[in-house]
Amino acid sequence: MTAEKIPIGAFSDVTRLSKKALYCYEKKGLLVPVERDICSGYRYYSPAQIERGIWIGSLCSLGFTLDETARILSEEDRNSPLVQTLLKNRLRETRVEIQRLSMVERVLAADDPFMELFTMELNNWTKKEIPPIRAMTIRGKGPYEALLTELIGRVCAEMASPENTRNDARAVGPIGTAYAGEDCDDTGGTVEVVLPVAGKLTIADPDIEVKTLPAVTVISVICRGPYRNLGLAHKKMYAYLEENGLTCTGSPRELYLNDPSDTPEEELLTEIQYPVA
Amino acid sequence: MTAEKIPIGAFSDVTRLSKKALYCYEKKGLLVPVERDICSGYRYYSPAQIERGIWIGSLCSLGFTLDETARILSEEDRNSPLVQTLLKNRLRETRVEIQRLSMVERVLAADDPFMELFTMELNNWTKKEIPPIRAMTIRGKGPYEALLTELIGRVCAEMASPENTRNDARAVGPIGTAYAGEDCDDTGGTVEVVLPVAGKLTIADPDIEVKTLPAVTVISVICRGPYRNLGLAHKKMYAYLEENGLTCTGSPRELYLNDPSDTPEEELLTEIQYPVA
DNA sequence: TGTCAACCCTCCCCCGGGGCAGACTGCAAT
DNA sequence: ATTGCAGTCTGCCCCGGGGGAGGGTTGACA
Repeated sequence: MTAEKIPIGAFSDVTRLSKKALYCYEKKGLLVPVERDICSGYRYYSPAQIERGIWIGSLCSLGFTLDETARILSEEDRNSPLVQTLLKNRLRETRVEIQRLSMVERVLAADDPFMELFTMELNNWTKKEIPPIRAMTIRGKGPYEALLTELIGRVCAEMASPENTRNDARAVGPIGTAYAGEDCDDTGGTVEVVLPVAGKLTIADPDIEVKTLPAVTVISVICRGPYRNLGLAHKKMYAYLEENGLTCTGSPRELYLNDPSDTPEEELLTEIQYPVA
Repeated sequence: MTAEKIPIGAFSDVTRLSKKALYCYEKKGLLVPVERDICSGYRYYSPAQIERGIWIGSLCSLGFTLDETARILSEEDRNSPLVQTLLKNRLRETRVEIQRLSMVERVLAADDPFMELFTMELNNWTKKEIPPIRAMTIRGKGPYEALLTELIGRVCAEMASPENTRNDARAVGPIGTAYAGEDCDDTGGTVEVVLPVAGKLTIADPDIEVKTLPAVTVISVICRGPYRNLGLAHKKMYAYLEENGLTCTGSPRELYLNDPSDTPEEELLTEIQYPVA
């Protein structure tokens, strides 16, 4: 025997849902008070709604959207495939988010967070000898983001052609770009996309060329984090070269060490290489 | 060398900030394009703004609000006390969030996430201020189950009397019990059944008393499941109070949020409250 | 029966953008 | 010069509520 007409404040206390949240759930039809006083506009909930309210709160605290919450609650079988799928997705997303926040924590906890933020792993400067590399290359010019997407797409498509697959041609290194033009600025320019390959290649796309890149010595550094940070890494690289009296003797390169389509942004790895004498 | 007038799309590409974000930053004065074509309304950014853009993006990715980001950027000394404080707070908040998400992950990864959800609900402790409550109360002593059934029955009967119905007296909250006696153990003791009421009451049963319970501060938690499991919840509550150096300053209470006569046992909801200083 | 505090209502702005619609502009090729 | 397309503009609604203003209701107590 409990009160059968529960005003919003009491309902809010017992369910731990704020009034604002309750208004919101009502608007979305997720939890509509059983009664509404026509003249005063007061909302009244029933004791039976407490349970639903608590369910909603719990599901939301797991990070489900209100829409997902509604769908879960409308499903009576809690083991239905729909629910299973939602749970699995939520778990995946949660793990990704934890990953991301862990990176954030690492940066914030560093001695110099800002340094850490931009350079990430920038302290491991290395001088490397790069051997000659046989690679599929294609040049293009334009704003970087769209251009690289396109060129990389074309190279990958070529690589995956039936003919090349049959001939056991394969990529033997990370895909990368060389900023080949004098016209390169911060926004775009002439670039060359490079994919190291091995095996017998057949090329259909007339713009793609297979050639052997000469050996070079580079200063290399690995950046971890979103691609949008690379601009700053390049600036740091310039500064570093100047400080150390080095001259850039060729096209700077970037190698994309993991796949942006299946890696959380914070974990993207890019190797930046500057040829030096 | 570099374009001095960068339209928003190109600027967006290079800084990896979306146009929408750029509009937003402009509105808040965080990153205002150096030039605006009066007649077309087109925005043009300068190359020098790229770095600021990247800073903004980076700080935001650490979870700073735009307001905080603005304050950090306006501070020229990156080690100023203000900045240090913001960093420290961000680190603390990030850790808390990671903690929370780890709990969420644990629940989602469990064999039966929903079951886990409600046992974890036990960790959803809340400190609440309970205002004074006018209530019908009755005391008794004995083994819990039989005793509570009897006392609750008597209180409900009184509430439902013709006299009280006519006078518009009514329950205004869930019925509950307070474990009032020093003699309470796992099986029985002195308890008081409490039903919050409003309106003009007439009491026939001589054992029933209407009084106003004093305001208290309680630690509260909601449990789901059969009443026989509540003992365990109380034990957890004790443990929690001890861990947190709190002392129970009154009678523990249970509020029965839904009706056992029409709710499956597994879905019964009980709020447990422990008064603290 | 009145009074007054506590409660409740609606409306509006805020976060930090995403997504879309409808209209305009700029540049390049014809 | 025209056309076409890509780029840009503004404005509106969405997420999931928090905060607060300004005004009506309830109900306990005197």
